[in-house]
Amino acid sequence: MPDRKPDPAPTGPLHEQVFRRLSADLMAGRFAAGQKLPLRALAAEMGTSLMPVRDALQRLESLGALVGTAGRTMMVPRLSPEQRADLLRLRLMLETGVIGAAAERRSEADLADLSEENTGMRAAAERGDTAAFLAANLRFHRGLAAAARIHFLEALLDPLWMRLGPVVRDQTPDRANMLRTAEYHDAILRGLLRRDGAAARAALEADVLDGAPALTGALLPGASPAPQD
Amino acid sequence: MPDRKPDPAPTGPLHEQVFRRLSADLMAGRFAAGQKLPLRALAAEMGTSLMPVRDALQRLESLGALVGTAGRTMMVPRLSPEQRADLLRLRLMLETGVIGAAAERRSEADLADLSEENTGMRAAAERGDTAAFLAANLRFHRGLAAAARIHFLEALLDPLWMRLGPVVRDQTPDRANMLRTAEYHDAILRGLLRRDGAAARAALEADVLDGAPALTGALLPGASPAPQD
DNA sequence: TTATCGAAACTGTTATAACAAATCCCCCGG
DNA sequence: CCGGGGGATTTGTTATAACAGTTTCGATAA
Repeated sequence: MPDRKPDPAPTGPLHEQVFRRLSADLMAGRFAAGQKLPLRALAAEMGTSLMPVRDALQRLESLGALVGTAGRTMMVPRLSPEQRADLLRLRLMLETGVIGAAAERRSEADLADLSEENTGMRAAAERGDTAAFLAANLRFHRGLAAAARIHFLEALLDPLWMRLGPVVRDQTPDRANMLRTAEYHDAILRGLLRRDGAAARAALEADVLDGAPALTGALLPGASPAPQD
Repeated sequence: MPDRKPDPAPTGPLHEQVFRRLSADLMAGRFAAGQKLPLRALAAEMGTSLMPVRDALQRLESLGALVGTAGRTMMVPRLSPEQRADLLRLRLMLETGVIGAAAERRSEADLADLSEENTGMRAAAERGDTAAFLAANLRFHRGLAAAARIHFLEALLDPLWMRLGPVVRDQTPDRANMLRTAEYHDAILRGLLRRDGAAARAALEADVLDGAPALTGALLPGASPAPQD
């Protein structure tokens, strides 16, 4: 496997390095809901002073990825079933809303990257590696959004993923689920290849809604949030 | 006019007070695109040290409402026509995506508030007060989103408004535009009243798209971003 | 007059330290 | 054995000061 990203190369101010690291941890589900993140502990762990981690935590709070407790200590939020359902609904809305643009604008490189990502995901699924599966799934969907080439889209979706991470964490999809996800992704890719936005959208919707019950506790009333009443 | 919000009551940490103030200034279009916001100037203006304003500016940056210049000074971003179009597209997508929920869940109080807001907006339009018009328009649309009762929705829309503020600022709608907006809003309200999501959505789309050319420079290809191809 | 070099003023960044508030835990009384 | 009270500890917040980078402006030379 070629080195696509050798290493993000810890560049820029410390608070941004901390921010990137914590963001990635959040999205990857390395933090549990309800977990508290004390300033001094993190600072010590990273070998910096309080200020950079304080900056990073505050930014994450304003993104909604963390919440402040009564004592102002940052905590990764516990989401109610309704909140989890709304989270998924918004993600579905955004992703289905832009996949038409992705179908039009996707480059060959986009297709190749997404395809490779999905074969990796399927491999993880077959080997039962849920952690790798979830990480690959995240990358696939973020790549999908990137292919749409819409400014500010990542800025909307990433915070949703950060909130989703802890939710996905304590949920173990079985092999059948994971393989089904890979199938959906294949269907999405076929749609993108043929520049058939509608087909890709249908597959995407099926993909998101398939995993929804497990995440929300079988909530999510209407399938599509608002295509036409 | 009854005192709905006597005063947000400067509560909480300083950095949050600063954040709220700057956010409001951004959304209201009190800052111009390209304007730089030096730490020490703002700190002196508000009578605090650097740290609280630094925190606030950093949070705004991570929301995308500000961008850091080469010298790390924060600046309100200059948006390209494409960026402005995408901004509007995303706003339209989100607002139309949730207005169905608003039509279902809106309370009587929601209707009353929105209606009052719109009469105020129309009054501002007739008297040619564009600042008041824009402020009322903002409150109307934010109220619309609030009526949908979808968690995290404000967290997605507010950053868009913050980026839109400076764009709207240096654009002076004529009286006809403003009055037309009030008409669209009336149509939206009629839709909400009858719990007719489709009608409300159509009026909302017309509302947003009507103002789009002036904001983007006549961009915005397809009307609805992705209902059905 | 214009271009260039250099210094001074300004920028955000980070660490340290003092502070206030909330929390935790142990001890005492029931 | 259980419930409260109170002090010690831990929490985030903010200011100050030292730092490094950039920008800017003036003087000098072509």
